[in-house]
Amino acid sequence: MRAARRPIASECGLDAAMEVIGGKWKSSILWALNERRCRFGELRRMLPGVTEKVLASHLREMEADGIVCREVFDEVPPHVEYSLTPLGVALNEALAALGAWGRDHLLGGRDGH
Amino acid sequence: MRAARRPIASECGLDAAMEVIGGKWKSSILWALNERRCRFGELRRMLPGVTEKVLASHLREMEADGIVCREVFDEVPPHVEYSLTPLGVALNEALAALGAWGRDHLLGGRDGH
DNA sequence: CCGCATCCCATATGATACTG
DNA sequence: CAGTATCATATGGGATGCGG
Repeated sequence: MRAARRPIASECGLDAAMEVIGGKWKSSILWALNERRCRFGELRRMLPGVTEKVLASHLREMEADGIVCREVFDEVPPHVEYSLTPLGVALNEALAALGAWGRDHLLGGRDGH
Repeated sequence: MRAARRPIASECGLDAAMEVIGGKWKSSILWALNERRCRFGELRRMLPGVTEKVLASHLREMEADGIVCREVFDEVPPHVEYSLTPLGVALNEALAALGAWGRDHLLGGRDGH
């Protein structure tokens, strides 16, 4: 069984996963949220180049996919925090192998994650 | 050091890997070639829905990325075979974790890889 | 058989401005 | 602070037809 989420078309687990992380900034968002929960503005500053529209759009999709949790604090000024769900944490662990491959074979010892 | 390939913009290993597998059919091509080398027409039949243009385009990119090997047999009629390089095999192994995540958490016990 | 060339469109992303 | 609205653009991908 799976968490509530938008429909997945693929029959292959890998394709299904690619649907979920298919978005220019999604893997970066996962990485940013992996260590600690963040507010919207923090995320924006951690991802140089992302626009508010795209960031909000990606976060909504990731929430629908059940990998990100959005918590609203009813205060003035507004306060929203994003964090990974257990599903998101598991996804990050699965992505670690891919990140290691890229670092070792593509960046070739350059700095970076 | 890394194999000859097109320039990678990312500084992060994960983003770099996402560049390489960023293409609608690339993970499927990897999967198809994982077991055995294939001819162009075979690949096309194994990936229902892909067009010749896109398949050829993806294969050229993957060749430039050093994950796919293209061998031309100078015969009539033409004969070309595609196979994974050691780099491609390693990539597939890294993708296995992602595929398992998708199968377990997205497909939820449905059939599929 | 393999694949390129051309045209076209849907979608993802970006820039900018505005709001509760 | 945390978005939404609107407009503009780039890119990927699909349809079709031709060529070595």
